[in-house]
Amino acid sequence: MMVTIMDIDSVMNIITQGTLEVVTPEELQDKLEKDQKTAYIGYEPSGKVHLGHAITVKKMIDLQKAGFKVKILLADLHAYLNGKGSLEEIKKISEYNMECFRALGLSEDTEFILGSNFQTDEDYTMKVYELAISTTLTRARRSMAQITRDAEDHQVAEVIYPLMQVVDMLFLEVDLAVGGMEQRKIHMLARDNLPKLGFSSPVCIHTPLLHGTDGSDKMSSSKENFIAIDDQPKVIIEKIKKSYCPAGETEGNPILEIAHHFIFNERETLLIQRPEKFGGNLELTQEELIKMYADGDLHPLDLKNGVADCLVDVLKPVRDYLKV
RNA sequence: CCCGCCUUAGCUCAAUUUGGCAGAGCAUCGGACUGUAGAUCCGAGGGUUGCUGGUUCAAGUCCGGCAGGCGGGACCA
Repeated sequence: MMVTIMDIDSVMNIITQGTLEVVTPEELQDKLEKDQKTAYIGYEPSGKVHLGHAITVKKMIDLQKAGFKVKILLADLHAYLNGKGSLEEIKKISEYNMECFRALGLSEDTEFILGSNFQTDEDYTMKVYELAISTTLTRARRSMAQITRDAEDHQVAEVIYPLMQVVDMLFLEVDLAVGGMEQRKIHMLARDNLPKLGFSSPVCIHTPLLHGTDGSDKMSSSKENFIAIDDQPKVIIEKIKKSYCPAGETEGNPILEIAHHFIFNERETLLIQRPEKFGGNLELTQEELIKMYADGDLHPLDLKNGVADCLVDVLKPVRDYLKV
């Protein structure tokens, strides 16, 4: 008995770690007791899979460790509705995306599902219509505020999108939905409405958004402010060197965020090679690094050099897997 | 379906009145300055003027057609 409780605690810890919120922890705990439990995330196929995506993929890996079956929706129809191109083009890059996600370390039994394979079924469509009746326009639009590509010339597609995402959860029979914080409003819509369709609400887990290398709020494939998981070493170094990185500033600093999410999650320390005249090499824990940087004792360029070298190393398995 | 207005650089818009070499700001790229980036200066690149036909020596500008957007009207057994 004691052992079981301990286990649940450590599993809860793995799942919760690095997230901004779990809605709700109590429900998650209940889910953990199920034998078969499914976690899901959907991605619009994208020309480049970047570090922002990787944060959520790593959370899916955590969930696999915690005993969840993971389903990844390659949301080609959603991308289509969001004006990302022709369905053919989108399907093509979804193949590449699948390889990228695998390269990040998801286990073999990860299930990849192409949205268009089931999202035009009659049953599915009827559920979308049903949901359309009980959802107000303003709420549907509001849920898309951080997802839609262009704020002007709104298409009807924009409000179909969140309805479909809700029905996806029903059809994929998910216990848990994962997404970046921008997905929050759609997830809340799902939690409110799925019971009306006779399905229980999924637990929702939201991860932080990674700042763009330009310092803007969100790393995004449509802006040139991302580092792709399969970027060449010299590209990674170049992009980090060009990144926004104010001295002494630890909030919203993309370089420190990258270190946090992709270096200190799997290593105790970061080696910073520094010319003798600036004080020589350092090997720092995250805590030491942040204190030193905040105090102005670590120059941004040294930070960048250290993080760039290490990130190149961290992403090597991804490049090897993808043979790039 | 009808009427009106709009469409110019990646973005926001000038230039239309009176036809005469298509411009600015922002963004991008490069240089300077900082032991990073940013900020700030300096410089550069960037265009099928929605598409198409016509008038003219000459069309972003005038006329016709088409497409897209916005607003209104009409229809509503």
